[in-house]
Amino acid sequence: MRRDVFQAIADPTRREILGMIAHKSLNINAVTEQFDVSRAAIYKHMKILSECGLLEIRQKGRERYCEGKFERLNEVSDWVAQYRQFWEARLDSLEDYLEQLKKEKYGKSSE
Amino acid sequence: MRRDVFQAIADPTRREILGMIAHKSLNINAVTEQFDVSRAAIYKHMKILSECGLLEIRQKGRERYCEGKFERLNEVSDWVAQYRQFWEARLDSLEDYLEQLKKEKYGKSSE
DNA sequence: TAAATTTGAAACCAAAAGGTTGCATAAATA
DNA sequence: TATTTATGCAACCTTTTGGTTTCAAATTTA
Repeated sequence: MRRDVFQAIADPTRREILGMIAHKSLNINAVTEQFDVSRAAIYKHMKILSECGLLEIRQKGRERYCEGKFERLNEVSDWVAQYRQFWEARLDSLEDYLEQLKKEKYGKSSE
Repeated sequence: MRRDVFQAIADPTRREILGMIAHKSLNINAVTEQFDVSRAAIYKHMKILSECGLLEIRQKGRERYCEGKFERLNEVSDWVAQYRQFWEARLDSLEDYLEQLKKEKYGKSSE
């Protein structure tokens, strides 16, 4: 079966899951609570994500805490980047965005 | 049927098609020649891409030339960007990359 | 220890995805 | 005009996807 990052993030439920665990590790039941589908369905989604390296699992007793591993998204990022020049005329605005990112990362001064 | 950019770029054949038409418009037969599958299969892929706004078609006599429209990739770009801070520690290298992009765009001086 | 909780995974199902062949139509050409 | 070329699309098929129910195993907890 095909198992790559592009396919992994194609599913909206899986993108939501990644959003949920970005800031906080959650076990499978905790993730399941946020959706209308069964635990087994969520389990399968998370298995796909973990097989793609987009999440990692830490066993803790009978629970398994899942945390996002977003490094692999650089494959997507790189792929998109090669086309950026075709649509993003204003590279300066990207620079602005980058500045903003750095501010966020290295301490927000005024908020 | 679900029809969004994430799903559109999930298929490797469609990503290849986008790569082919990025620099040069091609008609459907010309695209088909590059693959092992039938014209009908390629036609379906291109239909999906056009329904997602990732390519546009210019009729020219009996031929239809397809050109890439990459603006819609910013949806993917934005989605990935929100996680960049989780994996990209070296924002400076992104700045370098940006510089390189600008050089490419505004004229390469020495090559 | 007995019961409850958390999970993994098998078996199964319906729908979607990706492919095919075949045919119709419109445009270009011999 | 008859033929070739380029395409749209229907009908059909197989595999994959995303979901379900069910059961077993391991860990807590009463």
